[in-house]
Amino acid sequence: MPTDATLPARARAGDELRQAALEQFATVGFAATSLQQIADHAGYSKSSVLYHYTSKEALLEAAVTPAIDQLEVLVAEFAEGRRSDAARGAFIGRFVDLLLGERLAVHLFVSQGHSLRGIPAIERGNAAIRVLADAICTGASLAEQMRFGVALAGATYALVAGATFFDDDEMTQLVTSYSDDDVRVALIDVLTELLIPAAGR
Amino acid sequence: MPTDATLPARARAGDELRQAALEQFATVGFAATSLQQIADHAGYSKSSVLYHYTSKEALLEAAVTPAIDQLEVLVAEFAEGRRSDAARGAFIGRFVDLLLGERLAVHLFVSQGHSLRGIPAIERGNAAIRVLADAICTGASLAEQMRFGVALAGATYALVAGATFFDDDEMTQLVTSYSDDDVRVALIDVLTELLIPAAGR
DNA sequence: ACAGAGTCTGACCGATCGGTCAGCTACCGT
DNA sequence: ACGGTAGCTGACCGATCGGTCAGACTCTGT
Repeated sequence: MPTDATLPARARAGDELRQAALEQFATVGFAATSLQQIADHAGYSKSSVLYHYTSKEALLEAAVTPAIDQLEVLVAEFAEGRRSDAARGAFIGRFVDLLLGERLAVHLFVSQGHSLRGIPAIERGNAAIRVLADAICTGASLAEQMRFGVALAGATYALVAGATFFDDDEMTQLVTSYSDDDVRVALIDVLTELLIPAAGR
Repeated sequence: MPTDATLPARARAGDELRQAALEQFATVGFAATSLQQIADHAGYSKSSVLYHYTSKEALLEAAVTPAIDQLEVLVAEFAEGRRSDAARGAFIGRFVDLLLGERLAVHLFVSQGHSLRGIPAIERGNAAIRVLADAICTGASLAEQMRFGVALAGATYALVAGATFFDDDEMTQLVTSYSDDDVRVALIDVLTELLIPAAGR
């Protein structure tokens, strides 16, 4: 009985396992997540996990690669383009979209990026962050750097920590009473205010 | 040969182990850190770690308790006091001091607080954060909530992630070219601007 | 009807984990 | 001079980890 309409079994199992792994890695942590837990959450056996992915690390790579790819192109475009207000505005919008669209992967990367060195996809993400920081810091005062750091880190972690602290708790109704679109607009407003001083709304 | 002037051996070993554990837990992660690693970094054996602390969890608890205690009193004072501009300003200053004085513990708590549920000290910290969020969110618009979330999370993570990404890298000279005092005032400026709109500097 | 590939699993492996325990050493009060 | 205790350690334990492997089941092409 196919869950989806005659979806190729191979791809379906791979996706289910990747999604389960992403959730566990992001919420429990890579080191603290066992292949058995991932298998249980996805409804397979541990052996099946290792049939579809050659190792635990390979599974992590598959889980975060899409988000890292997006981050890379986003940062590359921002770094090469001039830091005009328009470019910054476009960057902010796409950055927020990335955050909202890849919450789990972002959380995973942000909070465990340091301890997961050696995994190629994570290394690519770290490199992208360094490029971004470099583009920001060159020729900027400490105050400007701080604004950018607080803005990007704040946006990232406000979403991620919000999910972390409140999603499984009794306060869910507060967070979920707003749609992603509402959050998106509010977030973009705050970031714009922080990063484009001229654009006072 | 006493490293310090006739310091009681008990307290000294306990401190060294606690410090080594805090560093490892914060940078590598609690689950990914073994008692053997902690022992190696502190220059003791694994058995000694378990002689001074009854379990790995007890060691974590000892490592984060001071920071959590500070956070608790800080949040309690802010929550009961009125949210006047002056109260906010005082809170910002003390919050930044806590961040700078307990970087490792803050990093540990922030990035692993969710996966470490059940440890009493972590639970106390999570409760404090919820109280803080509650004090902020009641009667505030989504935009205001977002400002506060971005500000606090941003300040926290800008420091923590800065250390995470750049401390062991080649960019250290950039971060460390500023003193903690410089960072402190820059951070307070940004937070003040975000949280006390009237106080335009 | 049958051969083969694709998917999945239980049994099993060595390594490492957190934690226990008996014993070693050095120092202290008497 | 000596018994006791505090600090510390190596040897060891059961559990669990990531990973291997041989085989069972299903489905397809011929």
